[in-house]
Amino acid sequence: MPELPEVETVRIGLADRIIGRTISAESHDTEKGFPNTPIDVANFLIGAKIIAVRRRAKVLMIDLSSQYSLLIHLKMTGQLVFVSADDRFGAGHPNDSLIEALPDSSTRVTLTFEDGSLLFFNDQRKFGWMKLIPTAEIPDTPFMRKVGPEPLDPHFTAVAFKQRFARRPRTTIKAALLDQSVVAGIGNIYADEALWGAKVHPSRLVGSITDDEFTALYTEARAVMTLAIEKGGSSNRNYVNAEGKKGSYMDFARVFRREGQECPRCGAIIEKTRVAGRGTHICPHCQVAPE
DNA sequence: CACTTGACCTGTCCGC
DNA sequence: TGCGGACAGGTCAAGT
Repeated sequence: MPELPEVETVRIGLADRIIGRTISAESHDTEKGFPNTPIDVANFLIGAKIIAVRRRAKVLMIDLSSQYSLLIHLKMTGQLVFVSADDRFGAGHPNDSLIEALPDSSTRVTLTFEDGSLLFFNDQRKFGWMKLIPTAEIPDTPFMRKVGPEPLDPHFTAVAFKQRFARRPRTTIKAALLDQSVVAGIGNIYADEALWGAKVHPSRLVGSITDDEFTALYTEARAVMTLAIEKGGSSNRNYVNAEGKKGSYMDFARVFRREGQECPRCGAIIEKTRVAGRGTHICPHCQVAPE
């Protein structure tokens, strides 16, 4: 999925476009149903106004005037794409191929607003979900109870970062970085990028990481995700923002999906391996493998 | 408990 | 150009 920077980019774009709009209709793919929605859509979704768009970890929260919120996880291939009334009826961006083509075979949910604008939830692999729950109950959900701190929170320190890893003492540092209960929002791209930046091999065990290395990982993880948000996220294949546009962070990636190319720091050839069950990119010279 | 693996789906790419 | 297998931004439920 989209990782923290991609979800944050979607959040920013959606906030600009849908806050203040009122939902007038909803439709969804009938085969699997409105994904995971446990309660009555008619009473708490239709007629409700959007009052805020928030993010926690990789989960988006769209708060409604009905005191309910839509919680959305994009998982690997989810998209939330807004199409304005002008886009639909010809006065907007007639050459935007993605928007022109919507809805398409991956569209699972469509929300219609009172002015005729639309919000599409597309998800090719169908791993993503959307739930409608009372806003006040969000903090009590199992996910929110267990998820780790936001890494870009200005109050989140290097010391706190290191301490979070005490819960995963005997696993690899890559697996721990991907564990959302340790620190929120890091996924496969930014784990590899941060490990390269900190010169830490992904197969190193958490217990072997020094204080200086934890400090470097903290700094690198924050820097790489901050840069990615500035660049509108990473687009390998499916990810797009709320306008249906791709992000450009991949142009700035140092190791992710750059196997066979030179390490920008030392010139060694970047390798792709498998760690924690995930494709993993390293510089074999900068990142020393454990024995 | 901590940790690893497979499953969830569909599409694409790569080697034969 | 066809076909099988591996793989893809994430998380769970199982298993050890």
